[in-house]
Amino acid sequence: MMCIKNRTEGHALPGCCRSGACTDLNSCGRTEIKRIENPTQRQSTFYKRRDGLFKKARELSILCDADLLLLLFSSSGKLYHFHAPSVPSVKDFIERYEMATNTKIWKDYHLERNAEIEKVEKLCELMEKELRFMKVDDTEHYTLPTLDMLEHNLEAAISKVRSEKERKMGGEINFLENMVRDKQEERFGLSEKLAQVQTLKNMGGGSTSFSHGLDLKLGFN
Amino acid sequence: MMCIKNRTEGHALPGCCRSGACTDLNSCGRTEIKRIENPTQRQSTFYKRRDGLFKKARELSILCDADLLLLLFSSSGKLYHFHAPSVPSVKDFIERYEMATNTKIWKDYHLERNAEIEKVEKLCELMEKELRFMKVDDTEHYTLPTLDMLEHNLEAAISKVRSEKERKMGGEINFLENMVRDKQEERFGLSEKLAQVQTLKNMGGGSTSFSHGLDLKLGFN
DNA sequence: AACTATTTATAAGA
DNA sequence: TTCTTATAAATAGTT
Repeated sequence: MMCIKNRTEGHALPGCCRSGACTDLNSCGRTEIKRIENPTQRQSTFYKRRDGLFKKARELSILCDADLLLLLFSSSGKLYHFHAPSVPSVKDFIERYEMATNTKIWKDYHLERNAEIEKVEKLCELMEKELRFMKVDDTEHYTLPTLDMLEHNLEAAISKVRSEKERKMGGEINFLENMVRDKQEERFGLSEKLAQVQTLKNMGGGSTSFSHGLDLKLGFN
Repeated sequence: MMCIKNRTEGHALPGCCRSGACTDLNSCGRTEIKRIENPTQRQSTFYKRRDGLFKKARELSILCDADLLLLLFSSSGKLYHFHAPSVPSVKDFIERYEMATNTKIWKDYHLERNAEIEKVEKLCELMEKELRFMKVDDTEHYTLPTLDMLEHNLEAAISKVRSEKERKMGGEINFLENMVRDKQEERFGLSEKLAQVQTLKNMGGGSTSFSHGLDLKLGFN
């Protein structure tokens, strides 16, 4: 019942803030306009003022025949909205807003997208044509000089492919040759080792089963 | 100073409308909420209530840490708008609204466009790859089987081109042959006519200058 | 949610 | 328009 606690303390002479002498909202006994830190109080105030605001909005739109849209997110992220009875939908309203401001918020974006699509489609078309050309499309009607050019291009391509094939095959042959050489070297090295082992064994007079097992394992001979 | 004229006449007992017994806004000394017909008064009320509404909106957004957008068209079509200090722009706000409502007002459209672009780009890419393949790109690394296929395709294309060339050249030869035959026929016909004329002349005993002129004009012989 | 003291908004008049 | 002021309306603090 005592309504002073959450209002700024101070003089409360009626009319003091209407004289123009008092522009500081933090004095004059008014509610200070800054974020309410207490969550409970904030929530309570939110509901009350939200209702008040929506009511005011509705009254304004009816009294003055104005179209109005009010979108509101609470601090917890919940959405509330209001639009004048004359407004058919939020979407239409926003589009009217766009039209009025000429800001082209989404229109611009759409134009950009369209331009992009057109560009890509053009490129596509060009490539398609080139591809048809390369593939010697039956439905396409070529002139003799065009056919000559086509033939020339294809011949160039074929010779490229053939040389690439040769290069590749040559590479593979090399690779195989190298492999063979490596194996031979490996074998040579192992034979030498074997010889050494044999020599050592002969000197010590042990069994020959070891060297035999090695040969089998490596698959030589 | 007397403030009763534009307010609904009636009892004005303080607290009467708060008791819940009085729900009719058209009584209780309140301003009746219906369109103000007097344009001057409507305009005046519009300014006052607009300012009041914007003030309330601002206060709500600050006190309760709420994001808020207010768009307003006067009856004459003039636009006014307000958004909370925390709202970066009308566009961002609307996008947030869209997100929150899941109404997909523009998003849907954007998604459609994106899908369209993606589709075209994919097609483009495919064709580009095929084209690169057909052109035997040096930067591309083909495997031997691929090269074989390429070679095969190119050979097929080349044979197509060659047969088309032959068809075209054959056609031209035919055309020329036909032309020659036509000319010969034409000449044959004219020769016959000439013979007839000669015969007639010989029978009538006239001059030969006519037939001679004809021969020269047609360029025969 | 409801109450009420108080502040704030505003209709009419200037 | 803008200012003033009487009065209506909104709402902060409380229950």
